[in-house]
Amino acid sequence: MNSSRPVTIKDIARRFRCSPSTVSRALNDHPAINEDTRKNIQEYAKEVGYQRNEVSLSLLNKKTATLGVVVPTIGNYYETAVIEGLHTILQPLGYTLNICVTNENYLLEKEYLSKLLSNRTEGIFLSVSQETYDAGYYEHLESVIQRKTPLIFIDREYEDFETSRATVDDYHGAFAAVEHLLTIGYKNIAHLKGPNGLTVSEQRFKGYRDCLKKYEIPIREELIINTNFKVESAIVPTKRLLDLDFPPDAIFGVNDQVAIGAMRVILDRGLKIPGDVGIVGFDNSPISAYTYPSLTTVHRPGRKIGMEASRLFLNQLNGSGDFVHENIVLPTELIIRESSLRIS
Amino acid sequence: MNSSRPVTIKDIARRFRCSPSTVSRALNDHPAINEDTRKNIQEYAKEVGYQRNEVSLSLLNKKTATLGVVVPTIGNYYETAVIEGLHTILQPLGYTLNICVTNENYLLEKEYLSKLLSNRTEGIFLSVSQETYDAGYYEHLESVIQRKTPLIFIDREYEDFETSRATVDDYHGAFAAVEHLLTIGYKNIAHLKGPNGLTVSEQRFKGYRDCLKKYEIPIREELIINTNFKVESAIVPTKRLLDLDFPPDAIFGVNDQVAIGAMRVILDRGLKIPGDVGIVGFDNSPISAYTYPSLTTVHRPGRKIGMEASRLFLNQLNGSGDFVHENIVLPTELIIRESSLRIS
DNA sequence: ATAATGTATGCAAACGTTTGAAAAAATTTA
DNA sequence: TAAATTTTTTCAAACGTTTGCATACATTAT
Repeated sequence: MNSSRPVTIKDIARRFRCSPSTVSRALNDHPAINEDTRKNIQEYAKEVGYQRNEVSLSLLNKKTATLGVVVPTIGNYYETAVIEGLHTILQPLGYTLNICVTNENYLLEKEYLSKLLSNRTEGIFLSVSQETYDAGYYEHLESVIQRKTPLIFIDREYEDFETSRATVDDYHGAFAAVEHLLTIGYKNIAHLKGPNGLTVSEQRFKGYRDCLKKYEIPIREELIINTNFKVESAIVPTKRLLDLDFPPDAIFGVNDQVAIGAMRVILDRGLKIPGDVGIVGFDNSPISAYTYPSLTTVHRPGRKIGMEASRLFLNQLNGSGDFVHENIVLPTELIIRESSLRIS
Repeated sequence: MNSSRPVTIKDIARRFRCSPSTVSRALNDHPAINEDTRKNIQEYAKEVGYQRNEVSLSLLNKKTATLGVVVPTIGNYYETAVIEGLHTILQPLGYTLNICVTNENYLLEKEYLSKLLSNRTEGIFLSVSQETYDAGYYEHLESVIQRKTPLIFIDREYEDFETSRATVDDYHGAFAAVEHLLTIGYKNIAHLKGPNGLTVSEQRFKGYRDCLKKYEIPIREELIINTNFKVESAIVPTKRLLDLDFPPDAIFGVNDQVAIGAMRVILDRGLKIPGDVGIVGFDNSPISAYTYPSLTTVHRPGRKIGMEASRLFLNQLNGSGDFVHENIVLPTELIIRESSLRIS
């Protein structure tokens, strides 16, 4: 053992031959404490580096001022932005964010939730893992509900689960992206889709599909290929698209990463962007403005999602009696850049 | 108030008209408990969703199984990789990582450290914020030292501070990058530098400078311009470089972001990469392999850093008596891609 | 001098759990 | 049937802090 026991209130009390109550009051500037006593105790406390044991306080007050943020990944710009948004609102209110990364793994998600509850976290922001979603697991959420711990879904959600949600309007974002490509003259639009089952993937896919429908363009199944959101995962699918007898003249990527991967393959084939193939991504990640060519994309307000989710949490906290379930859907914004600007 | 009080051991004890001790032992499969009693209690506990209050246990055992990870940002690939590495080692050992993002802000860093100590965190991984570093603050670390909480520096460090560190050999990475450019035939190499004062910036700069010295190339001050690591911050500096009477024929960026920003400006001017200007970045972020042209870069083993830092922490924990201070420096690797391959 | 006030401090309980030691209950042995 | 043994349960303290209430002491008013 190498860690010296932290100084406690009792230690200080012994030193001054007074009771712990007095020390506690002195440290908290209680008015009923003699000015000299207060000063002496405070000085001594500082000198020996006393630090209040918040664990004991948490136990006493049943308040931990800690919130869990459970997300599948933190590698991408979007998640980071969400966390920043949460932080912006909640940090000033004294909350500590406990960020848990599930790596798209159900078991880890379950374990984190259980741990957060055991640690008496006062609220949980959850973006469910892909595995959880795929398998339709929800039992691990029951205990959160049972304990009436505020639970806010961010981004990914269960369609039929009774909680508050803050999500982005992926559907209309995708719709607008595809519509943009169509109105500018692209006719054969492929979609590099996200993993099946995830709300984000499916909503964007639906936006793509419905937009084509609206413009009475038949959907060619061979133009829709899955990816896993990562840049590498776009390479083979894009090659397959270009090798088709009737290759697409535009590609809508489920996110910027995938779009950037696609661009790379297209340029390698000697094709021009946007001349031969138009590209649109999704996210408006910082890099998208500086790729070559710069990437047309759909802005996804991560920071705002974080801030709205915070608001939902605070509403639940202050809500009288039963929870008020709100469902916030933030709009997206099409950012038009070079990759979709056909020189006509 | 809307949160129903969680079920406690006392509640269960009341229900079974037995003492809390019995319940506690029953739940923990203590051998001295009657088989039936154990079964009944465990069943009931499950039924009512009992969850052990870890806060009280933390207080009792003076163990929280929580570690703080204090980093300036989490937006970039590197930090994410480090966290993943920490996670890989420490999660299986039962530790929870409390990730704190300082946004390069000293006050926030200070507050986080104080909070972590108050919450009796058992160890802290710290990458100091830029502000902290610039101003040379260190008082906020004193209390960590005083409390003998294991403190591991990751990445950024104080030169003269007595703790364990896991860092990347930025110096030789930069040196190798510049040497590569020189041996391939580039003569006028500019450097888009990181913010002053940060170890990362300065080490890479030193690598750049010393390599030029070795090859007896005079250092031109006008070829060294500061950025803030972000892609946007490379735009104006690169323009300035290209506008020089004797513009550089290669640019070494302090990281991939900056290099990508530079590439964009260069391509916009109608110059060829790597024909007219060679580019090397730093980090080997996933995107760097798929930019156009793909980016030569220096691999920075973030995951490994996280794993090594974990090891350092565990060593300190188990270390007898005084701390053992270790200083791990991991090597980098030059990844040669298109942006520096001059067609000769 | 005594009562009434004001000031400063201490006591004890509480938060939820574990655990060594003691006690009680049940069983076996003599 | 009593003693010895085994099994099962309870007691009490501990972790560090806060806080309502009681208490002690000093001061002022009557």
